[in-house]
Amino acid sequence: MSGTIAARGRIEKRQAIVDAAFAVFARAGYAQAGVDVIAAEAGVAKATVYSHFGDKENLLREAIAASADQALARNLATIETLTDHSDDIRASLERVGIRLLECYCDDRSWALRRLLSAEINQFPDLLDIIHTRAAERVTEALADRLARLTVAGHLHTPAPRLAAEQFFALLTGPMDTRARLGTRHVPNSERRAVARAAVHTFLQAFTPKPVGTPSRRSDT
Amino acid sequence: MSGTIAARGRIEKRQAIVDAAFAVFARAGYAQAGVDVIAAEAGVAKATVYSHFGDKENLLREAIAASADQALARNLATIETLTDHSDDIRASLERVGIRLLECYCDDRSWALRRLLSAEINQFPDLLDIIHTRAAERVTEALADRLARLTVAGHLHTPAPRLAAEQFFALLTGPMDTRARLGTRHVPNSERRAVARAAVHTFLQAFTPKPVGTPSRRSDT
Amino acid sequence: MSGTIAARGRIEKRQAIVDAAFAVFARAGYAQAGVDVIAAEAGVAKATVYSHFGDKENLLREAIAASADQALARNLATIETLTDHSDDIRASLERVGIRLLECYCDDRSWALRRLLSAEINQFPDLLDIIHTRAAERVTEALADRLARLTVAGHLHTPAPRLAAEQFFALLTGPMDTRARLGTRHVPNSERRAVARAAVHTFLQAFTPKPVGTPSRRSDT
Amino acid sequence: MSGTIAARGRIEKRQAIVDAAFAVFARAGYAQAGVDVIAAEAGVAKATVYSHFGDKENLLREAIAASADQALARNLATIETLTDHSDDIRASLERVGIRLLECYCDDRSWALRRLLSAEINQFPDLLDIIHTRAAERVTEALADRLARLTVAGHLHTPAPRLAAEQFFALLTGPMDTRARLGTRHVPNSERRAVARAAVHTFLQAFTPKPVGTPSRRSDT
DNA sequence: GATGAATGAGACTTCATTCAT
DNA sequence: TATGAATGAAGTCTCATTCAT
Repeated sequence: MSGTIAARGRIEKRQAIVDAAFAVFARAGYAQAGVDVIAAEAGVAKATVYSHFGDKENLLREAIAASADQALARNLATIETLTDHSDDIRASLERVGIRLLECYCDDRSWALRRLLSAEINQFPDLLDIIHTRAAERVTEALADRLARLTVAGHLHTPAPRLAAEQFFALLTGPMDTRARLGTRHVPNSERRAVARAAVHTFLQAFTPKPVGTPSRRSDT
Repeated sequence: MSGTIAARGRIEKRQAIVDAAFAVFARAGYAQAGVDVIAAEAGVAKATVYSHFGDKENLLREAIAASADQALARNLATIETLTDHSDDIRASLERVGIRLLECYCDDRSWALRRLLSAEINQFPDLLDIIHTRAAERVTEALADRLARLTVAGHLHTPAPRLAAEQFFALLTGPMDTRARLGTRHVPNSERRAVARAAVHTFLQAFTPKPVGTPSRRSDT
Repeated sequence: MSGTIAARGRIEKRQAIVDAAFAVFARAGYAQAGVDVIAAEAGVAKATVYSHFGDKENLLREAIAASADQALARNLATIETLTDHSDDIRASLERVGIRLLECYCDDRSWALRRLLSAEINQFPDLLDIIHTRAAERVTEALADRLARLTVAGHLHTPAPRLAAEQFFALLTGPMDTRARLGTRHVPNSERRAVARAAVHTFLQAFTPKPVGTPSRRSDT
Repeated sequence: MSGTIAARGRIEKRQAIVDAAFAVFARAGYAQAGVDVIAAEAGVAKATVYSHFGDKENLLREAIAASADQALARNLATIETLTDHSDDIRASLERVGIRLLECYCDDRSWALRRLLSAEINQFPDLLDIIHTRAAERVTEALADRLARLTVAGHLHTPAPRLAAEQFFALLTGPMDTRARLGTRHVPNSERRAVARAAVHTFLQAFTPKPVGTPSRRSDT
């Protein structure tokens, strides 16, 4: 094929380093993370890390980008299941909400967000990586689906982007305190309850008014 | 007159150190923050920092606790203005929402949250400091007020604690992305818009049903 | 009488500081000994130590000198009991030997010697303090007594100074290894055995030859 | 061939560090010795010292152990020359005594003993290193030889271990004061005199009694 | 290409000493 | 006079990074 055994080994080593780097960064923070430790955890020599990534800063970027890509993929896959095939909009939203919360509460997701918060002053471009690669696209994807559901008459979201933001807020906001920024495990049942409450509030606000009934003014 | 500039009292020096410490920790992160820098910024010798706080770790705790106390005070003061004296519940909530967002978007608040996220793995007890001292009490205070407004007939929040959580979520959730975790300044007008949208959604969900009108079942 | 209450307090404090200093120096070594610790152990403030002794180095000197004086006094008192009143020279020497070993094995004596060894490079004059104040005078005092015993016909020490040195050597030499430089406690019985063996060897060498027998030349 | 001055092998560097460490520790004491200074004296970077020895404490141990091994070797080699090949036991003992005193009075030996005294409180295990590695074995080796000389009829030491202790005591005891713990140089002639006096006294005590023979052989 | 070894810069922390009360 | 507070200098140790094999 395309790769010799040696080349395959190199790529695999690179992947092992990125994985180890994310794990160590997440555990210890950027500054406290030792390149020795990362190298050891990846099973390579310290100099090998440098030959692959140049310096520690770049290693952080790559690790974060890889982690963001993973999170993006899972979130998009979940959102794509939100179609207008079903008539029970509440059940659909709850199912999607629960799965989005699963993504949000994944250990790697918490670690990614914490790392981002931690290093945003030192490396402001990290946020761009994340936002353009993941957060923004997820919100937009959800907004797209809400728009289609509105068109289909299942919802009433005249400002789909704002509605998407609020949907995420209602889902994840209560988790931040409950999960103690990812330090505490939140049981499935509690996650489901939060998701149901979020969907309930969301639907109160964004359910289409029955036809023929004079509706109140909508907001901006 | 007891104090010249050179001869500040011990307490003043302690306060200066705490302030400088929070500023430097917020700017550089715990590990990267140099005690030299903190001391210089506080206008004292490095050893003085140690004589006051023992070690860097304890200094972080004190700085965080002080900052959390400040944030708590501002939030509580705001929430206390949410009374049932006015008939215009929407206006009241919007006013409170806007002021809560001001607290939330204050530079020190962002810094506090980022610092917390950053160091939670190394210092898990920080979260306890914050949660018991600030976050929990703010949420409960808001829940209290929502309950009173419900009793007064202005709202319908059968689960005030959950409603309070959602109110905060609707307010602050959209800010996280818009403010880029505090890196980007969000103009007043945008903050007001977020607050209004949050209050609108909140009221859709928690406005008392008109008397004599059959209401839909609420979920669990 | 001569001192006011305040003055008496000062002198007592000075003594307390010297005692504490010796204890701490002995325990931790000069460099590792903290003036804080000495002050605390003496029950005074750190600055008081400085007002009494000027600096740490001088404090060491005073502490060592005081300790050397104590050791000197005990040794001299013991040696003075070595008279020619008794006919049993062996018993006399053994009694003195045992009591000299008690002095030598006292915790403070070990500490003094260790401290001296430790700091002799940094403070060469310490040795002068000790030697002129104590060691030299003890050896000379013993040499005096050996000379008188020789004159009285109980011993034969044509070179009393050398004999005194060897007496001390036979006594203390075996103790160094047995007591592990003062770290290990040597039981009384063992000390007595060492003293008896020392006296035995000493007497083999320095017992006067029987009268009427042609004696061999003694060496220098 | 392989090693230029700049590129000494790892083992050579290690040896250079140990040597420098012993020199600096001996000169300044453990606490006052700077790792910087040791590194500079060894011609390596400070961090290299740490990569080899972990920490300063361990460096002390290794330096002391190395020095003790050297001293042991010299002492054992000397003692091994004490055979029963010669008939002149006095000359043999004097020769060995002089050479043992040379070992004892070597600068490194003094330094080793001073260092040991100095740090025994902080590092009690140092004494075990020395005792098991050197002191004990030297005394035992001498005791062995004294026993063989007794068997051969040249000496009479029914308790060889004690006799060995006393031989060392008579040799080294007088040196401690004369050499001022190694601070003062003792001329060869004086060392020889001490050795002769020691041997004289030793022989007075441990010469075999003539069996049925009228007079003993005269000494030198 | 991968690695063991080395290093320079810098971090936290301590401590003898001084000063104003 | 005695002291609490402050400090500058110094020390141990770590770590990201490079170089020769």
